[in-house]
Order: sequence, then C-alpha cells, then structure tokens
Amino acid sequence: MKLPVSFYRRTDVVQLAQELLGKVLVSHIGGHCCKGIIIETEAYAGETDRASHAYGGRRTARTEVMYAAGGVAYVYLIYGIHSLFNVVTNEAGVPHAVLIRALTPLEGIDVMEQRRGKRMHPKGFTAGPGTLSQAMGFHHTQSGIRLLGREIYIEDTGLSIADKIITASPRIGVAYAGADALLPYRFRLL
DNA sequence: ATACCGATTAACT
DNA sequence: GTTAATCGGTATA
Repeated sequence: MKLPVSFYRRTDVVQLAQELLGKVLVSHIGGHCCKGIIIETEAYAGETDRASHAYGGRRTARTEVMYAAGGVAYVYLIYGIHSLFNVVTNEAGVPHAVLIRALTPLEGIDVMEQRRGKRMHPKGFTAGPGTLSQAMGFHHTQSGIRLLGREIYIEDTGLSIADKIITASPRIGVAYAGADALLPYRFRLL
C-alpha cells in the first residue's frame, strides 16, 4: 500500500527517518519499474541543523522545495556529478527532509544494472546515495515531484522493523556542521 | 561577474 | 589510505 500524505507530514523527522527503514521505494521512469527496500536513511532537521541546506531558515531556489508540505522529493546535484534523493517531511514551512542512502533491490535489477553500467552487488547496492539515484533513474530535475503520483512513491509492505535491528550513527560527509556532525541521525537496518 | 565548494564516487597507492 | 572528477548553488563584489 502506498504511503499516505499523512505519513510524510508528521513532525518528528528523526523518528520518521527510522520508520522509512523497511519501506519499499518505487520508481516508474523511462518505461521501467524499479523497487528496493530502504535500508539506510539520514534525518536532516531543517532550520536548527547545521548540516541541513535549510539551516538558519535559508531559502533559495534550490532549497525552496524543502519548505513545501511533506510528501514531495528534494533531489539535488552534489559535486557536479550525483543526484541525491530526499523525502521532504513535516508541514508546509518546516524544511525537514530524509536522505535515502541505500536500498536492497527487489525489482528491475536488470534495469538498475543497465543504468549503472555495471552489475549490482548481489546483496544490494550500498555504495551510497548517488549510485542509488542513478540506479532508480532519479535526477535533480525531478526535485519537487509528489511522492503520491505514478512515477515515484514509497510502499508500506507491512514489514515491521524491531527497534533492536536499527543502528544509529553520525551522518556521512557533514564534518563542516560542527557539533551537529555528531548527532546520531543516520539509521541502518542490520 | 567571479570564486569557492559540496548530504560523493571510483580509481588509484 | 589518498585523490581527481565535475558543475550548479551560493556568497561576495
């Protein structure tokens, strides 16, 4: 079942990032269907989070989509090379987001391999958020797309995740964020 | 108009 | 372990 908009509009982005683990991310792009179980996420807590693009309430053309009501995608280009896929959460005006860092492929693995130009790791692709977007067909030009439409959405398959098998650790690549770089906002399924 | 740099990756040693 | 690749976003002037 497709996650409803009420899921995305909840206000605790750190809790929500954990609840996204075990859900299934789906793309229908370029005539292909790809699905994967979300196994790694990071929470970005908006205005108060030095690691967030929206820190201090910064609003720019790029970050504007983070201020939309939850249930859209924030996809941005990093290092001039990679598109990173985020789920925008919370109510309109609160720029919270969850970065999806890794999936276990379920469907469309051949398409993913074709897009990547190489074979998938048998147990899933955990190389990082940039390769995830490449495999799923996500592109930064899709930023702002609704997660309740046909192209990109997230399914709840009813799989329940015990708290015990979620590990929390500091986020990757945010050393510039000072004390906030140490927050345990990265979540993985064991 | 110009300069700096990043929520990364792959290919090296 | 180290580092080159690569370009739009952002700040500064």
